[in-house]
Amino acid sequence: MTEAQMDILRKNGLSITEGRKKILELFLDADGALAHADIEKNTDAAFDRVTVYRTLQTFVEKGIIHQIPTTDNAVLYALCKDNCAAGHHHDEHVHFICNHCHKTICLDDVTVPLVKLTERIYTPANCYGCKRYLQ
Amino acid sequence: MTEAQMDILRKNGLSITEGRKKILELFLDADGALAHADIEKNTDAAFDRVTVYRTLQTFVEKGIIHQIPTTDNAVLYALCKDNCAAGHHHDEHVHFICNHCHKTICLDDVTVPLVKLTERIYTPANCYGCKRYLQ
DNA sequence: GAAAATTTGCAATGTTGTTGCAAGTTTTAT
DNA sequence: ATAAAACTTGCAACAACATTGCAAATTTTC
Repeated sequence: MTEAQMDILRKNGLSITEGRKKILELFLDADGALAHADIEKNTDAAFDRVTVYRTLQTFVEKGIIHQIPTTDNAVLYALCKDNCAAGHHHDEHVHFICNHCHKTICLDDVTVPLVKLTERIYTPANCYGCKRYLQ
Repeated sequence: MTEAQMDILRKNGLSITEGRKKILELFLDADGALAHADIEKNTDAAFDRVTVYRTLQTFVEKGIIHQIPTTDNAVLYALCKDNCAAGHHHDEHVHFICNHCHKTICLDDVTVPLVKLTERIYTPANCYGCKRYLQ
């Protein structure tokens, strides 16, 4: 792991530990998104399952990686392309999932079109039933 | 439940049972998407948890409902707008999630833009590593 | 209305994710 | 360089969610 890569951890105020270095490296080397299980497989059980969960959680909070929901009950994780500010992800892109191998790839340039308001949606943020909560 | 609604089950080659009628009715009445937990709540535990799982699975297979992934590891389900052929969903639309109440609504008219081929994607169906599996 | 086919419920089991706390590691400050 | 403070990890226990096999019950077919 290079100094530049460790800086990703430093800049986010994270201690540099073996686990975080290894897991960040996996993401930097990965072509697609990774599941918790992929990470366990690729670390030869060097780290506790709980540590992997907590590391992923921390990386998400810091904006280093983002979550990708799937229909098969296994959230995937992938590097944020730009440096997402802590707690302020801006990764409104689309994900491609291969029909054959199910590899999941961020299509950072493909974003979701703007949404037209309907009687069910009040703004791009709240549904009609909730409009009273808007300021 | 009307005859027309029961026809949805008949047309899909499903036996008409109390559980299926009740769960289908819930979807027909629902404004947004439903989670497994929502269904259990709204049936007063009249059906076994396993039955609910199996009914949802059957409905997905038959194209009556489709799955909506979420980042909090709780797959949601919603009615397919058009009659999706069994095993051939055509629900490539976007889902709106309310910031406040988290109600999830299908935006059937908002679809994802076409994907440009890149060195990682071979067709809209397979990734580059898998192109050898294409016919 | 009886036989065949399908569906359900129960019990057991598997998988995935979370929490508290003591021990270990990293960072900070001297 | 080193000790104290801050943070991270692993373990064990637990909780939530999901799946499977099989016998009993229901639905459909004839």
